[in-house]
Amino acid sequence: MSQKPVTMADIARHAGVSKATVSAVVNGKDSVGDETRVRVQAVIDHFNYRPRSAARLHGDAARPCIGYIIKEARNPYYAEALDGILSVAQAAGYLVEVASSEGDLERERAIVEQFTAQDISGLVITPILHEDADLSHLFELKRLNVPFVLVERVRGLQASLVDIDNVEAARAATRHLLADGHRAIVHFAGPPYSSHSEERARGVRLAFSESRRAFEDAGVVHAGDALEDGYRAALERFGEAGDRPTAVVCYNDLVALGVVRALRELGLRVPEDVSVMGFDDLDILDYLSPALSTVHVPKREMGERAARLLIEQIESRGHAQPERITLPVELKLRGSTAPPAEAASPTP
Amino acid sequence: MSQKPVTMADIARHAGVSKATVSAVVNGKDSVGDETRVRVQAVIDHFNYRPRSAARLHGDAARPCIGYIIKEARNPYYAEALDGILSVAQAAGYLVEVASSEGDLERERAIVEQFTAQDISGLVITPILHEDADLSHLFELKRLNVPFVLVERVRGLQASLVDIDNVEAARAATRHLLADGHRAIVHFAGPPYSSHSEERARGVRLAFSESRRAFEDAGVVHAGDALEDGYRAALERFGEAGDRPTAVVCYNDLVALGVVRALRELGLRVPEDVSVMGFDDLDILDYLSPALSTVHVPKREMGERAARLLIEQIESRGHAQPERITLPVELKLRGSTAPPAEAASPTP
DNA sequence: GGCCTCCCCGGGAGCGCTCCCGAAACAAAT
DNA sequence: ATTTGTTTCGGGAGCGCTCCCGGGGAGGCC
Repeated sequence: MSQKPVTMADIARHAGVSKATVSAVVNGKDSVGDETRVRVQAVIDHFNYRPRSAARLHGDAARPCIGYIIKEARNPYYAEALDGILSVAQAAGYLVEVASSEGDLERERAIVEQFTAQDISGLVITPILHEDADLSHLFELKRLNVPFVLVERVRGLQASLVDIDNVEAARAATRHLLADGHRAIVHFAGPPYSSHSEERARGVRLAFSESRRAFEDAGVVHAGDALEDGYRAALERFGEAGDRPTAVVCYNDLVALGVVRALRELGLRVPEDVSVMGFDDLDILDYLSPALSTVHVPKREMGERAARLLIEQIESRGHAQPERITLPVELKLRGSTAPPAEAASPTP
Repeated sequence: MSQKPVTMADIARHAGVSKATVSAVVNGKDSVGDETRVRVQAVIDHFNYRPRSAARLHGDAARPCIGYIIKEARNPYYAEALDGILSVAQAAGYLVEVASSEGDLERERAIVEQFTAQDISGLVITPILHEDADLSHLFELKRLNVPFVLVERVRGLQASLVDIDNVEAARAATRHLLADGHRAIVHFAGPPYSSHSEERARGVRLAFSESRRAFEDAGVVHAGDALEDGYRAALERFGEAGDRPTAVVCYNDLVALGVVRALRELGLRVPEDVSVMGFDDLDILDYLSPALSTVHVPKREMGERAARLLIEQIESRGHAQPERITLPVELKLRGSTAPPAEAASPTP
C-alpha cells in the first residue's frame, strides 16, 4: 500500500543531475539545456514524480484563501450566502474554498483539520450543533489562532458571529398567521443538529404561548431541511383524518415547497385550505407560482459581512476583537398565506 | 504591509526555551511542565503565533482530498453533481473541496494554482471554454501529473471525461417540439464560455435544419444560465409585437423558470400559448407547478462516475489511461410543453 | 549523603525543496 | 593567446518544523 514517496533526490540520482537541475526543470526555468531537460523530464514521467509543494516553504507565499464550511450542499441558501462571500473575498484578493459537512459532525471536524493543515487564512463556519456535540475542533481553532467567523450561534464560544434573530423572526411569522385568525398551526422544524432550527422552533412556540385568543397548538413536527422532508412530513400530517391544521410554519423554504407539493397532491388548496409560511426567501421563490410567503433573510449581506469581518480579523493578525452582528429580517407576504376560510368572512 | 512572519524560533527566544519545547506546547504534548507551558503559551498568544504547517513535512500525511471546480455557485446543477461526488469520495476516505470560478477564466486559473499548491490529490473540473480561452493551466496539470477529470469536453486535451451528448440531447428536445407541430421555435442559449452551451445550441440548430416541414427558424438568442437571464430574454423576445414564437428551448432549467415567469407577467399561458422546454432536470422541478418539461441529465451519477474515475487515477499513481464516459439522457415531458394552439385544435 | 529514577527540556539532525553563487565549458571579442 | 561573456549545471546553505536522544535537576530511597 504505502509506496515510498519518490523525491526530487531520487529523480536527480536517476537522471544523473543535481537536485537543483531537477527543480529547474519542474519549475520550467529556462536555465537548463534542452538535452538535459528532456532527459530529466523523461525520468520524472517515468516515476510519475510530483513535487511535494508542502516542502517548498519560501518563495511565493500561497495566495490568501478563506474556507467556507456549509452543512448542506443542496440547499441554495448557502449558494446565495457564498455569493456574498465571494464578492467581498474576490475584491480583497482572497480565494474561497467551500466544503460541505452534510450535517455530519465528524465530517465537519475532518474539514476543519484539513483546512488548518493547509494553512488556510481563515474560515466562515456554519457549525453543526446538535445536543452535546463535541465542539473541540472549534476551540482548537482558537488555540491555533486561526481566524474564523460563525454564521450560526455556538453557546459558550467567544467568536465573531453574523446571524439574524431567528427566534424573533419565527415568532413574527407565526404571529402574523395568528393575527390572520389561524387557530391550528403546525411547525415543521428543521434538523436536530442546527441551532437555527431550534431557535426558530422556539420562536414559534413563543408566539403560540403568547396568543391570547382561543388557540389549539397543532404542535411541532420534526421534519428536516430538504424538499423531501417537507413533502413527507406534510403527507403524513395532512393525510390523517380529523383535525387539520389551517397553517404551517416551515423551517425553511425548501421544506415549504415540499409541503406545497404534498398539499396539492392531497387536493388541498394553498392558501385557501392551508396557509404555508417559508423561511429564508430563496431567490427562486420570485420565479414560482404561487409565490411563497416567507421570512426574508439577507443571505447575501450575511455572506458579505462575514467575509469582511473575517478579512479584518486576518489582516489585523488576530488582534481584532470578536464582533457580533445581527442583521434584520423582513416578513415577505406573498400568495401562500391568507386568513383561514372560516375566519375570513365572519366575525367582523 | 508585509510583516515579517513570526517563527517558532522567535517564540522560543522570547520565552527563553528551545524550539523543541515550543513545538511540544503547540502540539499539546504532555512532556512539558505546566509552568513552562503557560509561559510559552503566553508568548504564543502575545505574538499571535501560528505554526506554518507547510513546514511540518513529516508525520501524519494530509488526508487525501479532491477538489471540485464549478462555474456557478448559484446553479443547483452543481450541488446535485456534488452530491454524487461526495458520496463516492466520502466512501473512499477522501475529502472534497469546492471552488467556484463564477464564469471567470482568471479565477479558474487561480483556483487551479491554489489547489496544486496545496498538493491536492486530484480535481474534478467544469472548465471555462469561451473562444480561444487560454487553457494553459489545464495542460499544466498534465505536466505536474495532477490527476483530474473533466465534466465538460475540452478540445485537444487528452483527459478523462464524464459528460452527456449535449448535441443529441438538445436535438431530441427540439425534435419533440417540432413533432408537436411547433413552427416558430426560439432557443435561449447559455453563456459564451461554456461548451455545453455551444453544443446544445448546435443540437437545436441541427433539429431546425433537418425539419422537413414548413418551419420558420425563430432564431437563437444569447441569454445566459441564470433565472434572471431567462426572464430578461423572454421579456424582450416576447414583449415585442408581431411574430411570436410558439415554443422556446432553454439552455437550462433556471433559464426556463425565468422564461415562465416572464410569460406569466406578459399574460401568456404555458403551455397553451407558449411551450417551454428546460434542460438538466433539477430536483426542484418536481416540486413546482406547472411542472417543467426538460431533458433529464443524470447529474448525481455523473458526479459519482467522475469521482470514481478520479480516485482510480489517483490510486494508480497516474498510470491509468484517460477514459471517456458518455451517459444517456432522457426527455422528461411534463406540463410546460404541448402542441401549439393552432395545431392542437385544428380550428373547429 | 550517595545513588538511582523520573521528568523536563535543549541540541541538533533531518525533512524535501529552492535559492544563491560559483565552477566548468565553450564561444566570441580583443 | 588572453580576456570577456554566456550558458549550463552542481554544491551547499537555509526554510520552519519535528523527532530522537541525551543531559541535568529535583526528588525519593536506602
